[in-house]
Amino acid sequence: MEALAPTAQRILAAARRLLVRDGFTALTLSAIAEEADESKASIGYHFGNKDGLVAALVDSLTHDANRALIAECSSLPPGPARLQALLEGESRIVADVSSFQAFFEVLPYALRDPALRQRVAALYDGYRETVWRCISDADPEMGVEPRAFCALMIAVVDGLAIQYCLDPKGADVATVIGQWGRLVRPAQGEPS
Amino acid sequence: MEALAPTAQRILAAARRLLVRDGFTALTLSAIAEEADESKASIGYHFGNKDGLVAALVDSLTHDANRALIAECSSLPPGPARLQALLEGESRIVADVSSFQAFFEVLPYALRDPALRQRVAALYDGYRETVWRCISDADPEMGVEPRAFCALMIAVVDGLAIQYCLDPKGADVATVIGQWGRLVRPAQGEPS
DNA sequence: GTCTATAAATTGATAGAC
DNA sequence: GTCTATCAATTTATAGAC
Repeated sequence: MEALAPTAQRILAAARRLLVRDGFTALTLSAIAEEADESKASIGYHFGNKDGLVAALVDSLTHDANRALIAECSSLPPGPARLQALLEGESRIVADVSSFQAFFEVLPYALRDPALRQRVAALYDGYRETVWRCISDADPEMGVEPRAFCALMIAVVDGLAIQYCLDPKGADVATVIGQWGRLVRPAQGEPS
Repeated sequence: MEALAPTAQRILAAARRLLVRDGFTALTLSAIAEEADESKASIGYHFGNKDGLVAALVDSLTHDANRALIAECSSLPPGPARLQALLEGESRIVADVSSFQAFFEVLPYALRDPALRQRVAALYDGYRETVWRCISDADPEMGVEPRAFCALMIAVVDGLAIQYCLDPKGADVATVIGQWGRLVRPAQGEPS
């Protein structure tokens, strides 16, 4: 990612700004070239074609999201306090509208391209492991049930983000996460 | 919706098939006209322009989704059995990949258009009320806490659908919903 | 209401100079 | 590596006959 040529990085950053601001359909070679202050031909040179650029863009977006989540909770000592920190981190992530908008903008494209879908699926595996590390004190293999629990944890974040993007004022994220925490906390003693 | 002219209905149905099969970018006037066996000019006549068609398409998609959810649970008597039916219905909804793909295909577009976003947000209000009717025996006003609970219920479905679309074999929907049910059931006595 | 024909703009891609 | 210039293909939209 950071191994890219400086020009390629500028192009990628411009594409990302464009995606957040104007959506996937606005992601044309002309628009990207203008936003990046480079030529259209440069895009072809660095990424092969448009699909190559989009693939790199998806990678960049999803990688950043994962890194943010990891940073959010892995810096705290294990235990109930860490779970609390995880919940608060989730609240913040849900409220980061522009990041989620970019993700939702790119999701249908990723679902349709087999290679991209696999990469994003692998990323979600990473999410689940991150959550697992936030929850379990030890670091054993993640069984079927814990895996399902982590999937649930992430589903709440993504699903709530949809409702929050649709209506930031109507979706009471703090209250919802609060309820979610009350449901989850007692179940943490016996993570069956 | 059903007040549309027959030709307009055919065009809309064709657009929907096209969206599910080939994605939003494949939704061109030429492709729609061919799929619907009508002329491109007809689309302009019935929907004004492409944006008008997309708006009608979003309405059609979201309306159907809501109706499916209502039918799923409102036909059962209230009580714990109804909650169980709701959970099973949610499992089925998550596993309906093509419907969710169409929804995710259209979501970024709906988030960007203020009028559309408002309409989809209103639809989610309807979802929450539907879930509330499935849960509460009586039919009082829905307070802040119940509203948050219903939001959580729906978030689980949407978020789990993302993981299931990404990797149908890796996402163990039954196990996740099972855990979700175990978390939710005890909390149903005191729906604070 | 529905069509054919066409306008006008934009798209992704690349050849070739530097 | 980067650019200008240009390509064929496709896009949305509409004029005008029926």
